[in-house]
Amino acid sequence: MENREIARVLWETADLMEIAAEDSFRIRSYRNGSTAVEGYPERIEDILRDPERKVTDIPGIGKGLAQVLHEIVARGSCERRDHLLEKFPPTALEFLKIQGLGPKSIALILEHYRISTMDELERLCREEKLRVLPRMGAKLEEKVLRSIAQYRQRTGRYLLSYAEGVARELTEMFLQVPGVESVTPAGSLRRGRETVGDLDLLVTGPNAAAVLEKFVAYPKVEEVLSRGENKASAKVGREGLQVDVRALTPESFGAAMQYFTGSKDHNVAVRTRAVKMGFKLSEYGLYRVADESKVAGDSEAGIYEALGLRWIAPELRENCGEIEAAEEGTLPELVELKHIRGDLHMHTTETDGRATLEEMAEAARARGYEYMAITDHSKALAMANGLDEKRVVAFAKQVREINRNGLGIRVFSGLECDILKDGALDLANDALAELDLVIGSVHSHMNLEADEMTDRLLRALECPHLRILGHPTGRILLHRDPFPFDFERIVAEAVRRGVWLEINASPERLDLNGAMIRTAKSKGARFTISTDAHHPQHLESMRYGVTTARRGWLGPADVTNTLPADRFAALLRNPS
DNA sequence: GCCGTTTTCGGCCCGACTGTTTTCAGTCG
Repeated sequence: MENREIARVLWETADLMEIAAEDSFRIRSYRNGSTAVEGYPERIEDILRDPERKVTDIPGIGKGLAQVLHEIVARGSCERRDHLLEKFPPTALEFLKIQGLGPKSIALILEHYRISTMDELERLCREEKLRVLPRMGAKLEEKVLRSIAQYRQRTGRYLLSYAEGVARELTEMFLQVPGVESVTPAGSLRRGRETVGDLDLLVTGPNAAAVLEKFVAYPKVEEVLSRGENKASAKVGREGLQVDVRALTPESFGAAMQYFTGSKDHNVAVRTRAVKMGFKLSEYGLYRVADESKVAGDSEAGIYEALGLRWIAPELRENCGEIEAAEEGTLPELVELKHIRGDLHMHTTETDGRATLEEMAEAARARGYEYMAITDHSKALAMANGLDEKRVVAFAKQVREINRNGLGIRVFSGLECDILKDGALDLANDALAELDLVIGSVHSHMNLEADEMTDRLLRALECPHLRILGHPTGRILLHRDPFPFDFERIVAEAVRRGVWLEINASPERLDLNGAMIRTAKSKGARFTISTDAHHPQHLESMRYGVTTARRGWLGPADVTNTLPADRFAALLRNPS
């Protein structure tokens, strides 16, 4: 059992405990335990099996949770969770994802109505039956209905990072089968879309078909949907991600990669082009119509080339001008992970991070970065113990000292400063002036009307110390929609004031998205790609940010944190 | 349920908003 699965069971148990109104501190321990497990560098299962090791050495895991962990690893659940699931339907956990409903309301609803599906919850709202319960009214019914609609839109999709994890696991397993040469994910995962509907894995090698057997027998396969000679489909894991595995011959590998990578719109445009040129393109290859001879098929580049096109990076394949650019030879040079020289958004134990400045610095140095910025929260985020003016000034001083002694990486003192409801920044200018870099972020009042939000952001941009607009739309993938505002106006103002737009690489955010990045670039915007890490492991997320930047057609020159440390520092001092 | 002790019990994070109230519980971050 993987750490992230164990962590999920713990987290769910905490959710259920909350609905059951159990002791809030015990609930917190379960949540702490969950994050500790998820972020732990070694497999918890291995530690549990090793008589020499103790899980209680992990901070946040004590005697009680150690017992729970044993249970979860042994049978996928624990007594407390089983017991709660007898009291509440599993959908109660789904209801928690509906905005406006918290544990108390859900418990109350379940107490009065026997409902177990989202449809039934929806009906209760439509029939105006929530408003008869204490502290519930028409507004709440409306809010819940809106949120259910959003919820429906996102179900059936999975975070890029989740799909990538499943793909990695299956790939490792398939590669152990003798006679398998390569396993490659195609589809929206390869295009780097922020969420993935299903996973396509393409397998080649003389014995590629043998993986199908291994696949359908995989313990995590919940349901086999189809199983043929060259293709098998199944729902994998409790989340039910559909995975299609295809065994291919080497002659058609390129054509299949091209076909299954998509997008649909891109493929339609490419095939139309092929037809006009007297070809036929399918997942088996590119054929001349006249004599049915095969022109290309073993490599993607060969297919594009035969069609008079440069090879197109998968991230661009959305039929948004990439085919024309490939024809004219004007495809952009895209930014790559290796270009990134620093991470400019991370938190420490000073606020809600899980590691110290020194530990984050060590992790950043180990990744080969030249520099980094520590950007803890400001005081408006009281729950995170955000920094006030006094702590900010002390922190800036501390960083200057650290850089004198040297940690093997240059540290910039920063702050993720809350943009308050009226657009003012949370801390006074003279404190912000002490810092090397200030990110301004919206963390509250996200339900303002577009006009009001635009004014709020415009006012924030007036602050002379603001350097970066953090996670500009506030979206949380599969959970919260972007807040509305006049994006182009904000971009224009950011450009005018030399404020960079953040591409937040956290897989739950990926904010800005590709399309907005491209719009902003066309207006002259500059960008940073940063992870918003709350743990050393989160620095790994940089690749998702880079992928998202590529989907926005960015090159290394568009991204300020590709600059060498000295030039970046100079730019901070004089950003225009 | 964890942790750290003034070591076996007491503390653990909190401010603001919202909607439904008529003084505040529940949600959110």
